[in-house]
Amino acid sequence: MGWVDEIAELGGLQAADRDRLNREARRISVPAGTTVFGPGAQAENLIVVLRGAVRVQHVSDSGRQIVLYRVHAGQTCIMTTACLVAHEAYSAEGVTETAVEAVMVPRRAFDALLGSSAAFRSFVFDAYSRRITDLFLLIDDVAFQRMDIRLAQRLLVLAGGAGSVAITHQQLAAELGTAREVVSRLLQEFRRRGLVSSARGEIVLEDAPGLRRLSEAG
Amino acid sequence: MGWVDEIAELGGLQAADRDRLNREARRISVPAGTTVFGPGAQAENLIVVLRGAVRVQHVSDSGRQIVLYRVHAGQTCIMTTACLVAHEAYSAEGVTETAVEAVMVPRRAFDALLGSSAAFRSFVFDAYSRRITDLFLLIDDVAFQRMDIRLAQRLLVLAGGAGSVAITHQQLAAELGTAREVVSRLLQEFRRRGLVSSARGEIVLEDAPGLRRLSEAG
DNA sequence: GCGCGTTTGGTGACATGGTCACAGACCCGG
DNA sequence: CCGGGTCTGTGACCATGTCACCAAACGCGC
Repeated sequence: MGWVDEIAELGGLQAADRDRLNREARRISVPAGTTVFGPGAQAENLIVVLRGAVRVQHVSDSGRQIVLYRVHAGQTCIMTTACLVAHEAYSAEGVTETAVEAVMVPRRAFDALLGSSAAFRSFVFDAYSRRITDLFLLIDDVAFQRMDIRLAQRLLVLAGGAGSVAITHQQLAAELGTAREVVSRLLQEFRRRGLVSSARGEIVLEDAPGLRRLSEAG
Repeated sequence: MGWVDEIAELGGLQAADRDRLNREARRISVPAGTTVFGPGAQAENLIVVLRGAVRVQHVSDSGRQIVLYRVHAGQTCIMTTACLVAHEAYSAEGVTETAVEAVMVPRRAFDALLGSSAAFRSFVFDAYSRRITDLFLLIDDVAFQRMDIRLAQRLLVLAGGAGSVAITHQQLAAELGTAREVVSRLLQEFRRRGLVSSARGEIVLEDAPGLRRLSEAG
């Protein structure tokens, strides 16, 4: 059972805690594109991602979307979990972006671990910390940052070293919480300036340094 | 020492936990308008508010502000605390809106309590939960909601049953993360529609039901 | 009460972003 | 090749943010 060791390594857990996890947690495996939680779904487990990534996004009443953050390997959906358990008023949804392997830790085991393991506490609070930081930065972006700068940043992140991003304008709009038309217009301006070129469903970064300069301008 | 009992009641703590708090926590008392934490300030304490309210806001590079949330009696600044301790990258500041009485729980005692008291854990995670919900709603508002609706909502909240709010346009803009001119224009429209009237530094809600209808329209 | 600097609020012109309606380009199955 | 669905482009218009500037109200010292 390698996954307990994986978690243990990620969280720096002790032997007794590993035993508990081995007994009480379940490993799950889901394909890409699955909605793992959504509005109204009661989350009774702490979920720790071992492989892959989960995109957590919000869908507004009017149908527009915005990506709140992504949960990568070694991180948890703890915020949404706690949020849903305690209040259940808010609707965010999580969608797997790749095939995902994860472990689900039941609420009882979660609580017991919090009591018994300082390392686990640290793991959990670090996770909160990171998410809160993400959300603060997102609020700042949405409230005060120009859309062209946000688009440039997002393209660079999504490319992640590669020279292009396979994504539609609509999906980019959902990433940033704006409208497709806005993305189309901005990309056209980028194209005019030689920063990108594009085909249907794909953006090619022709001038990554230029995009980087733009993304740091604000 | 009544305050330990107050906290204990708020958090449902046991006798042993109360003793620990009595020994290790300190009570503080600050006047209105004090900046209790800010960019760069290292927070080595959990702060629990007993009386009054703290406004937590962010100041962007360009000088614009937005109010993230408020910490009322019985609640904690735990998010900012954890955030600053773990990453210290982000700059939010807390300002007392009224005279505030609070207790500061050192990190060591905080951690020990988390281990020993399920009630304390529940208190802490509820606090996180509430803040996260607040932030999600804020993101939704900022990204998708019309400004006139947000302004109407905020006026109603700030009035809190009273018939008027003592606040300047600039302060309202800082609440909502927008510019003063926008607030002025919207208030003029509200005035034209008979929803409010205003004097220097004061907004009178002439038609609270009308404002409420507007605030629910989005 | 008077003069004066500061704060607060009002206004017009313009840039950016969001909404709506619609058209053309592309893709894929039949 | 045809037809329907998806993706992208475009123009008009409204909402919001930015900038420059002014005027009214206030606080304060005299």
